[in-house]
Amino acid sequence: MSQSSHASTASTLHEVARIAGVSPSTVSRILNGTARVSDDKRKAVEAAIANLSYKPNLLAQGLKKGRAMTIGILTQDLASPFFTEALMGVEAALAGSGYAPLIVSGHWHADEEAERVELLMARRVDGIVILSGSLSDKQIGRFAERLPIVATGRRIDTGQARGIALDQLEGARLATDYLLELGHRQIAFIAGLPEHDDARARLAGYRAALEAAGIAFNPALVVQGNFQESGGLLAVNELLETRQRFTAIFCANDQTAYGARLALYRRGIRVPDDISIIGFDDLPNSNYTTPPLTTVRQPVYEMGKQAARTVLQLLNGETPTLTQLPLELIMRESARRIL
Amino acid sequence: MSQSSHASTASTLHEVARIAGVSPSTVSRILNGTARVSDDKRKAVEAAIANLSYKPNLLAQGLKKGRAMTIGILTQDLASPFFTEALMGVEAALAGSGYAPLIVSGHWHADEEAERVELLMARRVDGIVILSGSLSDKQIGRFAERLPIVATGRRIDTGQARGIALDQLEGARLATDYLLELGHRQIAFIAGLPEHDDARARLAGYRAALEAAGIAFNPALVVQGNFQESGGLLAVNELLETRQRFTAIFCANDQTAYGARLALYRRGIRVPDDISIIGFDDLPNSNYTTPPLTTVRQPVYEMGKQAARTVLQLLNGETPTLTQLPLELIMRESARRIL
DNA sequence: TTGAAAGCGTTACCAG
DNA sequence: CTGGTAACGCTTTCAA
Repeated sequence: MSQSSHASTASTLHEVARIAGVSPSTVSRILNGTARVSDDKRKAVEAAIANLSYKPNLLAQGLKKGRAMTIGILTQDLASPFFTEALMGVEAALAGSGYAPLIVSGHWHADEEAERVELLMARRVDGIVILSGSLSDKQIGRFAERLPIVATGRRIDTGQARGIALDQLEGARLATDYLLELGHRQIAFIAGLPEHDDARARLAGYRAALEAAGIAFNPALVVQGNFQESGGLLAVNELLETRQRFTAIFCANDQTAYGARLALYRRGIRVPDDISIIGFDDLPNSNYTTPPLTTVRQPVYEMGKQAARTVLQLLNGETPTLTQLPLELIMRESARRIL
Repeated sequence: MSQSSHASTASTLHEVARIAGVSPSTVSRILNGTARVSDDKRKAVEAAIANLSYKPNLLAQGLKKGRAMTIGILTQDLASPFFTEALMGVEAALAGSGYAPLIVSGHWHADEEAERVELLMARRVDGIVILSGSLSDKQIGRFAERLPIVATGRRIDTGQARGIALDQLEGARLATDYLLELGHRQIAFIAGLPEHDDARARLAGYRAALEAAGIAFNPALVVQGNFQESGGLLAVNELLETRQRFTAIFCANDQTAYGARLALYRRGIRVPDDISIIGFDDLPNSNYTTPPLTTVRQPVYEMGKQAARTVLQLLNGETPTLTQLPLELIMRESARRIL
């Protein structure tokens, strides 16, 4: 196209060999520790490597070995703290393994997700971690015919595919039970997007807890959110306008809770004095809201870590050991006993 | 090592050629649109590609072409909303360019950062975006001898290296001036980590604004934070314990402001009625704190976008057009006129 | 212990 | 318009 003042080209294994006065094979052997080499040659090679500051071309290596030493990560939303935390876990699990993460995002759109996975495979990643998303189990299964895949938020266990699911229903029950224990009887629920399995499971947990406590489910207390702050804000406004009576709000996730809390603040309704709020996720921020948010902690970091570790195990032909990660109620200050 | 039930191996260009009854060269030409091919052969090849669901091996392609179609991104902290937003900008700029981002993180540690950059180069990325960090301009310059690099938070413009810096001092002045306008005279400042250029520039901006307004700088009103919520919390406690009088707090970043706000909440001090708070960054969350946080918006998304776009331009041998991105005061509800 | 040579999956040059 | 061939940088037999 146009000529750019181009980079000083990187040194190759051949040059190292030439300078050290040995064959390329020998250099390769030293690099990979794949056979014994006499001390003098080793010295010469190491010197050459140092002063050329030679670094093997990972592309060539990957092509030759058939392994690119890369794990593909399909995330949905780089901006969401939830995914971000999972990513950190993945990063931690991969650290020191020799595998580098290749992160792409699918934006919750099945077509885009599939395309991204194809891209990862075209780059010959060795395994893939899928963080939630809208791909069907069937599609994932098909991809897993080619390489190991671990997907979160799913229960699969076929061939080279594994799923790591957290018990959302149980988490929602935990939250609702706690509110019940505190004496609340009219508990509103701001739901997540119904197309998300997680959202439906949380709603189910809320209902289950209510029923177990012998409280009739009141549909007017359930209002649709969108897993975002904006949805929480709107939902509370709606709740207030329809003049429902309630003393607590259970939000389908923390972001929703932030929005709900702001809506209450706008009307001068105090938390937790007038109304209790409880969230779901335990985002890092929830420790610093006013008041700090009582919520259900999802071990997202650990989940990411386990997912990546599992891919690594699959890659080594080991049998992965998947342990169920528990959700946990984090009691802070946004919910309190009803007087 | 151990034998795993291995993946069905991917199809190659040769197989496509064989099935379509043409030579590999022809397939390659069709794939790359690099020469005219007769319609019947094209049809045959396309059919073969479709039913093998063939995808070119990007490793081989990269090796051959010398371009891996990858842009390396060095970030510092995957969990920080600040970096996350920049990443989104990068992602947006890269979308549709054919280049994929390869994200690694350096955790604010120069050695680790350098190592990561080496890793990126070993993978033969075509260009690199460095989001802040502790690398010296000199080091970056050296790296840039090999490939185009755009770094944020720096002013460099040598060879293949470019810097994109936001005017931190100006931003801090904006915030301080605003507080001054609102009638505040005793303005505390919670500083960032002194080893960050940005932190020092913001402190300088604060002092400059004070001086311009003829207000003596009071060192007792400046307390050290750490750019995290915890630092803000501690800093406010310290301020309160030393019994300094102040009516407003300017925090070196939004996270600090969140912590500061919580410290105030804990003591029953109202914001903004008793004390005004102003932050720096405008993180997504700042729209949903109680009260919503008045802050200085850094166009981080745009910065990431511009950084990636610039790398692309450098790669094409175009002359990048860098425009200075302005900081902007976002007036929300955490600061108000003093009575 | 060492080197030569073949090949990983592509692309690009050169004939035809 | 098309096919053969060499080469990208590396690893891995196979001989020596």
